[in-house]
Amino acid sequence: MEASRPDTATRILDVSERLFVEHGFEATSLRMITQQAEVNLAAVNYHFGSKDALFEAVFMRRLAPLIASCLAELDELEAREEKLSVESLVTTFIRPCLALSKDPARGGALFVRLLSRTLVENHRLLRETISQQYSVFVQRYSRAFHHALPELGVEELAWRMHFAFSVMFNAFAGNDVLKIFTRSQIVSARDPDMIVKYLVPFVVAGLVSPVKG
Amino acid sequence: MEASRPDTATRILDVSERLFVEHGFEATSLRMITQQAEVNLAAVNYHFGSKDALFEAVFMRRLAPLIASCLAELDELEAREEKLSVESLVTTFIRPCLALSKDPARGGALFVRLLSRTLVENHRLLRETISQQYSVFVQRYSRAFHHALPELGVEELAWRMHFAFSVMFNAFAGNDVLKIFTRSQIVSARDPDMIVKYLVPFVVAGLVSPVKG
DNA sequence: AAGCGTTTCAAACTTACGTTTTAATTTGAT
DNA sequence: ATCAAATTAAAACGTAAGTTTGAAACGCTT
Repeated sequence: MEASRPDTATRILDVSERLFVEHGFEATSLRMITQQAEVNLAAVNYHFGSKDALFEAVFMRRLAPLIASCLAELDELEAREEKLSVESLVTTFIRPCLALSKDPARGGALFVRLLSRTLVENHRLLRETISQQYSVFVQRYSRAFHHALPELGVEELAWRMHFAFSVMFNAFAGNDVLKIFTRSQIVSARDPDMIVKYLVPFVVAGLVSPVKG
Repeated sequence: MEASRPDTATRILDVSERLFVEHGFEATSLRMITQQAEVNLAAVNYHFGSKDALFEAVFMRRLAPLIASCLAELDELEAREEKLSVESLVTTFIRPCLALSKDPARGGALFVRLLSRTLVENHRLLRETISQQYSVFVQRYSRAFHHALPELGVEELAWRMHFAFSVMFNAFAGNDVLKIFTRSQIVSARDPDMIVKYLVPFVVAGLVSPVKG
C-alpha cells in the first residue's frame, strides 16, 4: 500500500513549501529542491518558468483556498446570525487555519508558517501579485468587525485588527518569540488545538476591551 | 556643519542593519553593503571576519543595550512597587523599545524590525549565540508576570506571554499584516507613539482576561 | 509501428557570491 | 623622521547560484 508518487510539479511544490519555510526563499537553492524532490534540476524551470514563479505557485496553491474558506465561514455566519459576536468572527478565521494546520495532505502547518514568514519579510513577490487579489479579504473582515464593535472608531478598530491578526498568524506559525531566548518547554507549542484554546480568549479580550477614556 | 564620517566598521554596521531589514540576510550581499557604505569590499572580512560574524555584530550592538534597559526598568519598578500591575510590567518592555524606535542615532525602528524578522526566520545565527546569553530576560519577565497574575497556571501564563510579546514585537516592527492585502491607509502605522496608545490596552486586556471556566 | 507533442535528463553557461591574497597607504608612537 | 602596526585597496580565487540547451525517453493517437 505504497502511496503513488505524485507528478513532478506536485513533488516540487511539496518540497519547496517545506524548504522555503525551513531556510527561507533566498537560502533555498533549486538544487536542494530538485534533489529532495528526486527530479531533474531543469524541471523547475520547465514546469514553473523561474524560481520566482515557483514561489508564487507554492504560495497561491494554499492561500487561495484558505482565504476562500474564511470567506465562506463568514458568509455562513452572517446568514445565520443577526448580530455577530467577536468570538464567532474570530473563529471564522481560526477554524480554516486550524483545519489546514491539522491536514497533512495540505502540508499541515507548513503553509501558515510560510505565510507568516513572508508577511514579516514583506516579500517583493507578495507585494506585487497578492495584495491586489485579496484585498476583499481585509475589506470583508473590516466590515464585519465594524458591525460587531460599533463603538470603536475606525482608527482604533484598524489597530486592534492589526494586532489581532498579528498574534493569530504568529501563533499558527509557531513563532515562539520566547522560546528562542530560553529552552522553554512548552511542549505543546505546535499543537494546533492547544493554540486555539488559549489564543481565542486572548485575542477576543484585546478586541473587545473598553476604550480608554 | 557636516556630520563627521563614522569609521569604517560603524559605516558597515549602519548600512548592514538597514539592508538586512530591507532584503534579509541571505539576499544582502557584501557588495551591496560595501558599495552603499563606500568602503572596500574586503573591509567586512577585515573588521568582522565573515558575513556571519557581521550579522552577529549588527545584532548584538542593539540587542544587549535594549535588554539591559528592559531589565533596568524592571529593577526600578520592583524596587518601587510591592504589587506590580500588568500594565506597568508591559510598560517596562514597551518603553525601551519605544525609546529605541524614536532615536535615529540608534537606527530608529530598524533594529526592532530586524529582531522581529530574525525571530520569525528562526535564524541559525540567533539560535546558537543569543539564546543562551539572554535567557535571563525571559526568566525575569516570567517571574514578574507570575507575581502579577498569580491566578494563571504556568501553561496559560506561558501562552499569554507568548502572544503578548508576539504582538508587541510585530507592532514595533511595523509588520502590518493587513496592509499587505490592501492599500489600507493607516498613515500613522509607523508612528511609535500611536502604536503604544493602542498596543498597551490590547496586550493588557489579553493578559488579564479571566480564565475560561 | 510510426509519428508527434510532452516531459526528462545530463551538461554547460553566465553571473554573482564570500573570501583570500598581496601590495599600497595611512596611522601613531618613538 | 622613522619604523612597525593597522587599515585600505585592487584583483583574483573557488564555488555555487539560476538558467539554458539539445538530445534522449516517454506517452499517446493514428
